[in-house]
Amino acid sequence: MNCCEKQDYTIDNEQLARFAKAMGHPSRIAILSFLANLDSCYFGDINNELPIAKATVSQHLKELKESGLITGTIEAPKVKYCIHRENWAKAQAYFNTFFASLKEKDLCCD
Amino acid sequence: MNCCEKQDYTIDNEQLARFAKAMGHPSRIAILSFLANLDSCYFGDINNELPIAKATVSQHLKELKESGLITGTIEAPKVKYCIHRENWAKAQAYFNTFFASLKEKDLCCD
DNA sequence: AATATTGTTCGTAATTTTGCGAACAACGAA
DNA sequence: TTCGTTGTTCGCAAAATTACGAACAATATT
Repeated sequence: MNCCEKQDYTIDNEQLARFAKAMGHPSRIAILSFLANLDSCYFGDINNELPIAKATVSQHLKELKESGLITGTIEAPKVKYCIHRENWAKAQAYFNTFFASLKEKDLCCD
Repeated sequence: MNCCEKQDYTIDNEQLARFAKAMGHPSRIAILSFLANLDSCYFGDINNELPIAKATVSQHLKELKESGLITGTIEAPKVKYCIHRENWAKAQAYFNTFFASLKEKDLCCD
């Protein structure tokens, strides 16, 4: 599926939970913000931005990669991390659809 | 702040991470979907919907309450759970703002 | 008052997450 | 080839998460 095809954004609850879980830590939100703002994309700069050990940063990056929200590429001797734009859009649509599904009127709770 | 006032949705990364963390489990997504769709709002019905022990359901509901996404009210002998609409909207705005913050052009990654 | 219904809390176990330093690997530069 | 730079992986420890059954509490009903 290329970026121009119409996409089916039927929510997959498991996938939504995986995206959410990946975002469920302040350091990982900070990393994603950093990358989304294009401040830089190299490990070293990400590492400098965070008050934690580089082994831990590397671990968080690995989790974000596995969630699909970012990619990692070797550009020797550095490693370049980028937002995975297609999955980013997918996550955005998932969350948006999820939140928008709240019904207006509620006999039970209103 | 009532529901009609303009709200400041400056993203608080810690809060965004807390919302995300609360959503980071399939059972909790299922619970939120169930409540958002207003299928019912009582513990018993939520419990019936999920293939896990009631003690575990109760625990997940507690976490969702602590995240602010839902409320819990005793309606003896039942307990009624509802989406916390104000915080729900806040979470929706946080996620949306977060995803929308991705810059279009990227000298580093494109 | 005794009993049934509805959920929460407790105690426990297994697994996962988070974090760190040290060791290691890969590559470029001298 | 040797050295320095850049990140990853390993091994470990501490803490948090997930899950369950049993016990408990609160209220309604009989």
